Amino acid sequence: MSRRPLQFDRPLVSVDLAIFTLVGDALQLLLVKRPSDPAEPFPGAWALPGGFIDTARDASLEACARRKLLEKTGVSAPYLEQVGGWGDAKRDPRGWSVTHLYIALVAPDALTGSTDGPAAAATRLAPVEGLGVKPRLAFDHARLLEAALKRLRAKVEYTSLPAYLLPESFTLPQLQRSFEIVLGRALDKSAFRTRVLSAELVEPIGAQQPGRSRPAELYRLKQRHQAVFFPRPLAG
Amino acid sequence: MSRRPLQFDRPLVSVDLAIFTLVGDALQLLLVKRPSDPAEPFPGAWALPGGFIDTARDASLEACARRKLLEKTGVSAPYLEQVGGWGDAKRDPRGWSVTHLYIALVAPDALTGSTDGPAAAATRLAPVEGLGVKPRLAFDHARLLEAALKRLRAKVEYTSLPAYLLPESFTLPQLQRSFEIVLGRALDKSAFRTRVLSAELVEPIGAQQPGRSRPAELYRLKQRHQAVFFPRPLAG
DNA sequence: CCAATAGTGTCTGTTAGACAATATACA
DNA sequence: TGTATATTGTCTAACAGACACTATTGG
Repeated sequence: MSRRPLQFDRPLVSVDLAIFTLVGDALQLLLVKRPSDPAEPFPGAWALPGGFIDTARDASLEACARRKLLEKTGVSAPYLEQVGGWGDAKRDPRGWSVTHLYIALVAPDALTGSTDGPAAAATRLAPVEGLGVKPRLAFDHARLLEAALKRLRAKVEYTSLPAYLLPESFTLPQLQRSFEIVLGRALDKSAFRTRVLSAELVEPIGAQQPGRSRPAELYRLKQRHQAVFFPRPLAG
Repeated sequence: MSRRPLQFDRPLVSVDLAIFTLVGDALQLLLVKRPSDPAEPFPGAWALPGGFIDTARDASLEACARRKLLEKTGVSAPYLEQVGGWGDAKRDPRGWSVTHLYIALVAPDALTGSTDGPAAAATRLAPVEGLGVKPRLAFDHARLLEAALKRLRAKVEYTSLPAYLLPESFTLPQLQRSFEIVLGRALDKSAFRTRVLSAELVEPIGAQQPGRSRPAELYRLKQRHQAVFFPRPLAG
């Protein structure tokens, strides 16, 4: 009955990241290739970036997530949110394990780290299709990704999250497109603009983006570090 | 660089529960007293019920939460939701630890286990006041409770969660009262009824609850095991 | 009848959605 | 001028909130 806590077997503890960005009019997920060493689980398979907590280096779960994000992308302060913890006896062949899933939203122009860095060869972007990606993922990462996408899509209905997928300055049509890509459905132009502008989510920077037609006003987020919650969700 | 994962120090892993119910027109939180053994951290202090994962007995984090819920309350299938994971080097004096916080909503008439059971002396209900409770809580449980309350109050704006704080059959005024208690503010009678009835959240059981005035219709939840999401939140 | 609470009806304000109309660039 | 896209305006529907009104019990 009164086994002492410290005598319990300790599970493995890790952090995994679902890092999203927007490239080529599609939502993209950053994947890393697992080492090909056959002694490792899922050798050579694609997986969410992540890894075990290093109790000597990581002050907290979130610090661990930020460290891994920086290692993989070179990005230090994008949108980062914990989705939750998943733990059971079977998800890692090495034993009872718990992982903590974080969503990170980064601008495509900030992703230089993953393409230029030394680990570039072991990294790729995969377009999101439905509730997953094409390549089969290691461990239970397909399940984690599904949870991340559900959380992301749910919050897009009533927050400004897709703004974090864009560069620092952007046009309202670009912002609308980012919402539409995440949601997977078209939005009404007029309603979208009213919603965004009346929420005071953005402010004009006084410049325009030229194109092959009428140029669009450029805006930036008023508060780069806090998501905006809209008074009403988008639709039923 | 290539330390093998299994060589990392493993954090302690636990589950904690914020078990809420409704007694005396107030939202109540179930607390347990920590053992008085001075070798234990926070001896004799009040804390959220919970404890370490038992990798031999618990198939998963949620199974662990359900087991602890059953042990403390005798309730087996109420509303249970994970809020998230908290882990850092300092939150437990015994070392780097991660806990996983679950919210449980139970009906007051189902809480026989905690008052009659053998562990009754080490258990109490404390009314929620603001974002916490009166007694000082052990560990970082005040912070966890605050997160649980924020999550609960946020979801009450657009879901049917407070219905799980009531017995199986209830009147609409009782349901409205449960929403008001969780939210901490009054709601309009007419708007509330329209909202609940048009969401097809409840169905009449064909009986009435007599009182000292006009009797109220009794209802029950249509789906006891799935929360309803309303098309719009309550207010800005 | 009166008190108390349950339940309904009416009106207003807000905002999303549909869609038409106008504005401004470049070729 | 023509085409493409940005931006604005008008109308409607849905629903929350305020609040007045009616209904039904017990005393």
